[in-house]
Amino acid sequence: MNDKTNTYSISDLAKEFGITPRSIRHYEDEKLISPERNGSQRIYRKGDRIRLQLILRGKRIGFSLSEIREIISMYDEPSGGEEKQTEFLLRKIEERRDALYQQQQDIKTMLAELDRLEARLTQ
Amino acid sequence: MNDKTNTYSISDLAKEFGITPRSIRHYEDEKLISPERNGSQRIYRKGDRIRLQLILRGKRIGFSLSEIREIISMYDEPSGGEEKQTEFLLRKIEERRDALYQQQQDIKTMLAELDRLEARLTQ
DNA sequence: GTTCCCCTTTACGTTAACGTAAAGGATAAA
DNA sequence: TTTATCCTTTACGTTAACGTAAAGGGGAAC
Repeated sequence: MNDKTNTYSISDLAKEFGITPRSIRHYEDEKLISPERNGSQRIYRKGDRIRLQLILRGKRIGFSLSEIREIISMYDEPSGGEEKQTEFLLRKIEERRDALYQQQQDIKTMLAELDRLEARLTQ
Repeated sequence: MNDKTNTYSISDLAKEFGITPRSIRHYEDEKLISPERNGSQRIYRKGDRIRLQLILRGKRIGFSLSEIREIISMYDEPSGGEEKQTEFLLRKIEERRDALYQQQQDIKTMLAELDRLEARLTQ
């Protein structure tokens, strides 16, 4: 990270998050992130970094890139958008929440099973 | 489900879980499940059904089929197996647990963000 | 001035997880 | 006995998420 400008190169972020520059470029191809440019070089700011974090968190949870794009696009909506649009987003949020609740349940179940497995293995 | 024999056909299970027979056959190709046969027909019993549930739960959490196979194989290990093998499994269990804890964190964070998003949208 | 290192784009390759079509066997209903 | 409805296997197709290689630009170090 460049301390003067508070910016990052693509490999700065790649190293920090343990991924490849190729992945980051791929996220850009998929419209998940759009850094500034200095000529042809990509320049990432704090906001881009946070966005990348959000992408990777979504991935860990198991969301696809297009699902993540959907979530990100909700962030980008203006606060008091169109009525229809707002309703649409609220429904999307509900959907996401339901999926996440289901996942929480699944994880709890799986953790309990791991406990039983471990107990069996250690007598 | 056949009430006499307490067995299921492949499409019975497919319908119940909202997937296709093809998927179930694929899980069999990948050694995740291995039903009995009556001639060439697959016959699924309670145990197979539970196994399928486990597979689908793993999928919802975001595990790959080979990760799920790894988990399933832990179930199949005898209780008092070899020393080395047991240690290996215990480490695997720890890994899984860590990943699941991370996911729990990620989900909490994401849920909180959804709350803030919703609040913003509804003023 | 050339070597090095990082960046770029273009483009074809790869893997996972199935989808889909083709061709045929078995059983039950009409 | 034909028609329908399941089942089977084989095999090629598809999509997502990158990997990887090729070819080249730009600046710093020697």
